Amino acid sequence: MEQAITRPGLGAERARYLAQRMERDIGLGDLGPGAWLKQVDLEQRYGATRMEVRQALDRLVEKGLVKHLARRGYRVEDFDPDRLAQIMQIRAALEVEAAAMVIHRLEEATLAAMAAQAERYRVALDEGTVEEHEEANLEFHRLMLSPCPNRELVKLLFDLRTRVPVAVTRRRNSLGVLRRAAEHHFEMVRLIRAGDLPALQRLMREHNLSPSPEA
Amino acid sequence: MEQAITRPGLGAERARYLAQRMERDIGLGDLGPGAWLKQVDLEQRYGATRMEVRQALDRLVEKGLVKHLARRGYRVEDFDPDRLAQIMQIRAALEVEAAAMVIHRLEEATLAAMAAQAERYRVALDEGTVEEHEEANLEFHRLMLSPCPNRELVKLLFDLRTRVPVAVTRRRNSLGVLRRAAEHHFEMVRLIRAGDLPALQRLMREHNLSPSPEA
DNA sequence: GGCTCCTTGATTGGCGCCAATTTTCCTGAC
DNA sequence: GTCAGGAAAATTGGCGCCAATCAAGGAGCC
Repeated sequence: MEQAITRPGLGAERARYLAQRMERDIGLGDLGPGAWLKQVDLEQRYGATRMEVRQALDRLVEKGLVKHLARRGYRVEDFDPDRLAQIMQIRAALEVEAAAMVIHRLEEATLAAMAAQAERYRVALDEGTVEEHEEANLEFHRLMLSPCPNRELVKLLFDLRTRVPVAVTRRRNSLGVLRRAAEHHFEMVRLIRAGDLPALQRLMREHNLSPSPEA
Repeated sequence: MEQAITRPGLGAERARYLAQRMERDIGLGDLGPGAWLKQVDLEQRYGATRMEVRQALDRLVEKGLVKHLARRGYRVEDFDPDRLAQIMQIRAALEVEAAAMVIHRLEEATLAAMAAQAERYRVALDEGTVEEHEEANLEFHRLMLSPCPNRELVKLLFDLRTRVPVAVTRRRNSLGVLRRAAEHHFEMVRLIRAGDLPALQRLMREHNLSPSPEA
């Protein structure tokens, strides 16, 4: 089994954390679409109690990652391309909104850190694991949104992110498309430095809506 | 106690439904900010089991309507104006996005129904109860979004709606502001008929961001 | 009178057991 | 060989009980 949960706290908090780990495992393809999530298996795999597993599953159902069939169990939903495209459209709209709020709030130190993550992302495309690659991407966007005063928006954006499994993205996009997404990151930094909001917003939209729903 | 839940189905579904009812009661002010939500009380009030109550509370915590204090209980969050403003900004951005998708998909019959609800809303402002008033508003927007192909976006918009208690809105806004919001509804119908997307989008944004976060 | 400590009562939170239901597998007939 | 029927195992889902903890109230002390 994976590393057991050793976090302190109440069951509810631990269930939240467990749900995050399951999201990640589903996203990375460890738990593929159609897979049955048997409660006993999950207990063992994550070292959690029955109740925590149930709460986590319930949360995943809420997010649409998992489907619940009465007295049959929980099954990983297959990833409907239409639905994923819809989520990407939402993300695009919100990233455009966020862009206007951060473009004049980002400091040079943060921009430099963003550029570093952009580089890490680009390199990881060829050499790194999917996890590292994804983490660089996540960190880039976390940095970019860090000065956004609308924390609800930021929270929602990261929540939406977990609803689009990376495995799917990766499967559907050629390496070339991913490379282009990598270049977008550098372009974002450049446009923020230039203070060109309209161009940045166009780029954010394209970055999300282009064949690559990633990043 | 209120009408007990008589719905069929598993506990999980019933808990979802219970959470909706509690959202509504919180939104309408029946359960004000700071109120302690004792599990036994809720059991009796809604005729639900302990487990259903717990699941529902957990969901409300997730939505930020309720705060959980370890071994103390659940308490209705006070409505931070900043946070509400942030949610309204998200709604505004998404409504603008949705406007582009529905403006050429709305049929005359639906527009007529929208106008009827707009009228009902305006009348209810003076004569109706808060519930009726709110229902007309909800129905207007439901009709407007009905031809939107991005169902995820629609679902999210209605979800965001429940996070802004009507009671707060009503308290913070003068009747004049609400009347202006009512006129917005008629203006929306007019702009959709005219096919004027830019103006519609400006209006949607204003409708959400103006002193009245309502509607 | 006011402060502290302790007992009492109330509430939350979790664990374990068991009923209901589904799936699997075995048996037997055609 | 295949299909139907039925027993057995596995799985979910819910309910009740109880420990842990917290708030309230009262007794005793300063």
